[in-house]
Amino acid sequence: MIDKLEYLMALAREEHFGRAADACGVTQPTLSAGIKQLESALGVMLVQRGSRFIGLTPEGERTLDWARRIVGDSRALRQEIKALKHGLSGRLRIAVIPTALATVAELTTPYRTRHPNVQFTILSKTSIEILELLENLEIDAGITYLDNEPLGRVSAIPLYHERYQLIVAKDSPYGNRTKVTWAEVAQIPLCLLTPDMQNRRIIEQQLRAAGGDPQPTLESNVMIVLFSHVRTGKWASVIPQKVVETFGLTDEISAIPIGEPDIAYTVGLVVPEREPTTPLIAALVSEARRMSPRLDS
Amino acid sequence: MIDKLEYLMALAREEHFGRAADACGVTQPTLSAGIKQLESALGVMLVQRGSRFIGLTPEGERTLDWARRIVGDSRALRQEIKALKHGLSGRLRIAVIPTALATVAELTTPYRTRHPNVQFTILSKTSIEILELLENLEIDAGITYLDNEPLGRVSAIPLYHERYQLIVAKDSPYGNRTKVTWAEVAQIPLCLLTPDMQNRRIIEQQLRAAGGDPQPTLESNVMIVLFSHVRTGKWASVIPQKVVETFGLTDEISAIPIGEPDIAYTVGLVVPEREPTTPLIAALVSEARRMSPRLDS
DNA sequence: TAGATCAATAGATTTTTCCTATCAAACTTG
DNA sequence: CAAGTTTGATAGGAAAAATCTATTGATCTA
Repeated sequence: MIDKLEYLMALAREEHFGRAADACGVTQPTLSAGIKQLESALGVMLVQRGSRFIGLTPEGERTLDWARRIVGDSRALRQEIKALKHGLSGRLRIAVIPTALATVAELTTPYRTRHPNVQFTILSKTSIEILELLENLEIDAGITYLDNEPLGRVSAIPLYHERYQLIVAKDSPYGNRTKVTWAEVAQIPLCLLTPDMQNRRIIEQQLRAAGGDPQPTLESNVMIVLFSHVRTGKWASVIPQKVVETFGLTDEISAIPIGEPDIAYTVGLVVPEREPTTPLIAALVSEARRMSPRLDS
Repeated sequence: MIDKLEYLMALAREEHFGRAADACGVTQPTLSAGIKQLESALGVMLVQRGSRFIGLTPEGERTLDWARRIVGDSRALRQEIKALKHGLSGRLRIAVIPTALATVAELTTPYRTRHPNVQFTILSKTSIEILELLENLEIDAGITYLDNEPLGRVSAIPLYHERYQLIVAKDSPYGNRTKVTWAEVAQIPLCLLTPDMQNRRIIEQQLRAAGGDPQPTLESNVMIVLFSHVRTGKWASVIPQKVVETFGLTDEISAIPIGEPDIAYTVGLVVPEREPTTPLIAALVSEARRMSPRLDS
């Protein structure tokens, strides 16, 4: 029955019988039959029937909710038993917001020394996508903002506070300042992340609050693009301190803390709320707790 | 796979392949094969093999833990869908400590007016048994003491405080008192519950603390036996107020509150910790919450 | 030592699963 | 608007599995 529940999850995710079947490694008729079987076992329609996929029925949505739990638990069972036999091994899938990508290594590196047989998949995703992937059990953990937008049914462990710096050429108007205000930053044409990124929304919010009307000269969904531009000295950007530290600056570039107000959003690890959780995730959480006391940077 | 997990649960409960198979409605070879299949799916031995059942391996115990969750969730799924279709129906299995049996009606009666299609099974069990049955998903809820012995992984809703009364003949030495102390009660030969009952342990504890050495003249595992004896006027007992209220007293019998110390153990509803829970249990919990504000009696 | 108990195994049968091929309906597009 | 495409359902058959009865071998008990 559990595999039928996986069919339902795939169908809800792909919104297409054929693709869902592919994702599950079965043929379309097999998946159709599986769903039908689930429906007859529960005695209700789960999928709105039409010539093509329309959506799940309300009963289907509730079933989906339980399916995620049951499938998640059954995977956790398998993983825990495997860990008891062979020690921690397997693949940990983590999705991360772009501004936090540079910090993942602080988590994965000590993890790996403790558990050398664990492999990692790190994906760059928006905060919205991270929560969706987490819900669908497509990732094991996410790193995202904790206190800005609602998280849903997850456990969160704070990792650090994100602080913002203006990155400009030394010989530009603000190049020699030791501190700038958001109002001042609002006057500068900036390179920013795309609007689907929460970081962009945070920064725009600050700039607007300071009376600006952000019109970014360049936007991208990856930090490396922003950074490679500001590095030329011909562009400016607002970039989290952690990212600046990782990339490093040339002599011609200044990184100036932005104050008034001195904002700091918490970035943290989010994992599915499950008690107990899988061993891979449990180890990640305890790694995160080891890291989080250093909440200054 | 879920049915195989049920096999494991039955085996752990019955400690016998044949009986476990019976309980699952399959033959012994089927259950044996199911367990074996689970073992090969997980890649570990789950059962200590010998000429007869010895026990589960450590991996088997962990698997059993997950099995309870997964099976519980899958039953909850079925029940929730059924409730969406037909309204609340089915059977609610509740196990209750003897001293609380008289109060169950306060919970079931309003429940039934709200949900007439729900049927009830009420079992008299010890507090220990209640927790075991709850863990094994053999009952849906229990009513037991909340604050005396550890409960395990359950949610608890307090229902009322149990207060104790000395029941004696009006013409006996203490018959006309309005209050007695535990020290005084310790001097009287009593009818009490059997030692496997937590109520007996509670009362013995109080009597010992007051310097007594309880030697009950009569013991039973059901309250009705105690009560029918004290009702003759020839015996004495310590009985919770709720029970006395339910049975009612004759004119020749006194019910005297026991003070110094004025003890009151909390009795409450316990249900498996599951979020969300099944609709039948959710309705029971909200009924219990409605009842619990009246925590005086 | 004989009998009883218990779980594993063998063999047979039924049931289920899952594939390929095809169909019918509903969109898309030229 | 007609032809082609997409999409999910259906049919039929082969393979896999589940599960039963009967039996065995090992261990415990009297």
